[in-house]
Amino acid sequence: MSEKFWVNVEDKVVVESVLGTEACQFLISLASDNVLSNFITPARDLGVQQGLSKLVEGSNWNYAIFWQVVSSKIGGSALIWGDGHCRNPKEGGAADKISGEDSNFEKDVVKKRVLEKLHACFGGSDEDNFAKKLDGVSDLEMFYLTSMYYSFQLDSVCGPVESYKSGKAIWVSDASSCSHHYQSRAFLARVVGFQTVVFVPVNSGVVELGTIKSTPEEQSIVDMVKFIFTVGGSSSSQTTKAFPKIFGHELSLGGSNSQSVNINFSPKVEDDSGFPSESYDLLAIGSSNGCRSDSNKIELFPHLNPMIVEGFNAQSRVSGVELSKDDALPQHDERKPRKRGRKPANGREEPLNHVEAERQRREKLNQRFYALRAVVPNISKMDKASLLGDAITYITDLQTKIRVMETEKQIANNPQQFSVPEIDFHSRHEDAVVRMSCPLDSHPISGVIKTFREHQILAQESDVSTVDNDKIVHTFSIKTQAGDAEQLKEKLLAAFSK
Amino acid sequence: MSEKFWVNVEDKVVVESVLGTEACQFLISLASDNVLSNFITPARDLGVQQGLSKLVEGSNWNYAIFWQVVSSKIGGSALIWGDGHCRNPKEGGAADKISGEDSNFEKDVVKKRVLEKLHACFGGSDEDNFAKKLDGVSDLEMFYLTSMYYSFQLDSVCGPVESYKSGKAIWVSDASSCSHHYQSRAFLARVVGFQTVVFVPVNSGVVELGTIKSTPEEQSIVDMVKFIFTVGGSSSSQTTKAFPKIFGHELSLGGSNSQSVNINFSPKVEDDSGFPSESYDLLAIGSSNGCRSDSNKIELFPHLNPMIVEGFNAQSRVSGVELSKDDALPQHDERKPRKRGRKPANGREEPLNHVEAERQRREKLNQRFYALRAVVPNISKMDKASLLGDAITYITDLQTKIRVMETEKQIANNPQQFSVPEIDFHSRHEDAVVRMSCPLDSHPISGVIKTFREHQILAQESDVSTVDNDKIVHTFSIKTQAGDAEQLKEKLLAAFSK
DNA sequence: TGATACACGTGAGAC
DNA sequence: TGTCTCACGTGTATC
Repeated sequence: MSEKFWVNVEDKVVVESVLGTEACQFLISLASDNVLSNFITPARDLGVQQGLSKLVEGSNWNYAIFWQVVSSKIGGSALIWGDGHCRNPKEGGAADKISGEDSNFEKDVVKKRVLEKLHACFGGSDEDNFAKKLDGVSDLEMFYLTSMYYSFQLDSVCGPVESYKSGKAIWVSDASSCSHHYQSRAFLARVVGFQTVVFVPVNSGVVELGTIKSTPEEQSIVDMVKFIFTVGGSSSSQTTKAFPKIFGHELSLGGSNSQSVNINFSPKVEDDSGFPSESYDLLAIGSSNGCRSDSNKIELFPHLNPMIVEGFNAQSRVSGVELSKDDALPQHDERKPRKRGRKPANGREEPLNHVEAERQRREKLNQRFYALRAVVPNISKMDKASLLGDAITYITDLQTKIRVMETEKQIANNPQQFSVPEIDFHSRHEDAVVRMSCPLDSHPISGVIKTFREHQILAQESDVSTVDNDKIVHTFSIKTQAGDAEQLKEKLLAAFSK
Repeated sequence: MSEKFWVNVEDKVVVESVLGTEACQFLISLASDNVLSNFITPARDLGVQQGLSKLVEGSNWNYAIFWQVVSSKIGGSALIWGDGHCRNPKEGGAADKISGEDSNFEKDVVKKRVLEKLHACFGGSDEDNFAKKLDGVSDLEMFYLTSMYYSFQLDSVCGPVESYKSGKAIWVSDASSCSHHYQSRAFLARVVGFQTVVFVPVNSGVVELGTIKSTPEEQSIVDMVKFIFTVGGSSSSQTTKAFPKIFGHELSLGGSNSQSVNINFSPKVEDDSGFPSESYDLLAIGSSNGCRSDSNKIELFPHLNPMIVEGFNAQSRVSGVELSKDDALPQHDERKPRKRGRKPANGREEPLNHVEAERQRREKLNQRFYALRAVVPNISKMDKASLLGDAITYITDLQTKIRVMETEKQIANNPQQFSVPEIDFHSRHEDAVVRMSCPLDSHPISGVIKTFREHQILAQESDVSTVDNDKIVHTFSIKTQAGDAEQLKEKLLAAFSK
């Protein structure tokens, strides 16, 4: 079926030059097997966009991808693109290395053609062809956008699967090892120049982070990811609506499409192997499915997986998730050490349920503590009380900082509110002379001119000069009709008194 | 001894017109009894300034005062001025009502004279007479500064004492009740127009908050105060030094004066009445003793209590505190409810120590939780796990907010770095014509003119006009000597390329 | 050896 | 009713 991919040999060469040979082969096999149609893809909006964006924005990470585990109708499970967030390095020294050298119009055109091809091959329609909307495609974007079309069988070998099956985070921070973990995406990854890639297993999938900066392992980042995707980074300001419940557990609706439903189902575990206390909720903390953010604030909604199986209902989803959990989740094989505390002392097993529930509650609380440690810098001591104390002072510090900055901003934005300009107004027979005077640093030159424009005033002369060391005088004359002059004066005064 | 206070009748009338009759009498009796010399005043810097400022700055509170409990050498205890923080309402609608009407120079002079008088009466030297440093005295400042000279015997009746003895916070949010609780300070309080006053009992004293805004009771504020003054709002970034220990408990040194020592002593309580788990540490989180903050950033160090007993040592302090705790601290008389959990079941009393320690640990943790609730807005649910989750998302939200604002600020500060102006430069025989053009919003008008001044350039003509809707063109001609023209052009370009 | 911190099982209130 | 949360006493690891 490779005929679908290119119509001639030149095409093949072009595509391979962009994606690399390995990636081409991999994607072709995926496309021709029509792999995606075999998966029960749960929902288009997983509500993780905000979490991903939180991870990427303001950090050194260039992108974050949530690989979602789905169960195949023909048996087995796989990780497919769930959602992602990508940030173009514009500020900072972290420039896109290769594309910085030879990014030219021609190359962009090629890249866009390849993306369009991929889009078509995986069944995308023409309307949602995001490639056309792009003006230029950086190498990072190229890597990110092609990643959307990948999926990894759980019996294959690659970074995300490895991490998911072992239940352990993988942190690779040198370029060569990165290549190995990117597997078939290695070519593009090398082009971008990723130095660090991280896979973090979370409920229902794996989160992948990548950056072109070499970043040593940080447990706090892993904890942060786990918190956002496992414990639920929400329940805060934005989403306070009560979730409907099913089986006594929370049920989060996916985005605006009320038909696509995520069940948060916490299966009973009889033995305490694995993570008995992890709640499997993935709270809805955002909307949109795939996002590219850069300085131009372009957002993409590629609407991937266009041929997913429709018409599933909540029940089938539950069993689907349970299936995938059951057949492919030896997450954390080794028993948790349970270092302290009373020995089990299980004389009877009558109240085992209560014990288990309490265990889960404690574990949940501890997860929160770990997550809190991850976001609070300068933890003085490692015990819980100190942590809380540090968190509190940190919060109040942040609050004051924000307050200070906000007042600063207000002052900066409305300098005239602290120094209303003096306005002399002399009406003459056919025109008027206006003389505005105010401190140098806060002269609202743009404000003056915008006010002109708003009232369709044509300034004939417009002279600025300084007097008294720190005052600026702006003199201009305008054409007026009778009566307009006074009106304008009032308008100007009003405009600059805010 | 009222002769000391005024030399003639007119003086008395003047002082009474400022302070009110009642306050005058009260202060005179204090001054003449030389009350302060009877107290064992522990340290000049209590290290609570930062805590007080944290409470006041960025809130609606106009001031915060820490009334410190001290034991008298002649028996009994009293609350005396420990430290305070006062914020002048400049922004916001909360203007100083009365002084807004008739604040004039003459009145300020009178106020300052009264303050000087008070200062002298209570033994202040001339050098540390802060009144002279003030340019004007608002009514709020008048109230605040005179409060410094107050002290309240624990057998008297007034807001701070009431709160301290009962161990309960007092929250009064209407003007008339406020007056009652201010007692002898009521006159000045009315002048300022306080609508709300709060007394929060903390270890070793009472914190008083006041505001001219009517503020309904908020437990979170009380919790916050208790956290800062009881649990210790520090242990964060700024103070990470290890405290020396005494009796296995933390010992916080007071400020820079290593002679003045605060002992954090957690007395053993045999029954669990009261607050058995409160640790009596008052961590050092600041320095300075009394602070007035306003837009002019004047800070006062009045060095009150100039005749305190010197030469006390750590031991005497401990006993002093214990004494005051013992004879006047039925703090929280009613037994703590202990609603849930296993019943005591005290068969033996051998491991009672361990049990007690664990109790204290739990209580400390809970105090932190309460305090955390106080600083995190929008708590979704009241349970601990949700609280932690909310706190985490709140922190990350604040962090991103700060990040965003910081980048915004950078952009705002250097607009030219994003739009280097075009500069046309035409050198003529005796002068030069410069034409600068750049986007309207970022026109560095002040920058241009400052550059002129820096290089002693006299602009002969200076005309601004707009073209193309969003560009501003600034044309000016300058006198030049030979060779200067090119140099100026370079200077201008350099200045605006940052 | 004591002080400290944590986890565990458990009883019980709350919804 | 069950489910959830909490506090308590306790065992134990760490320093």
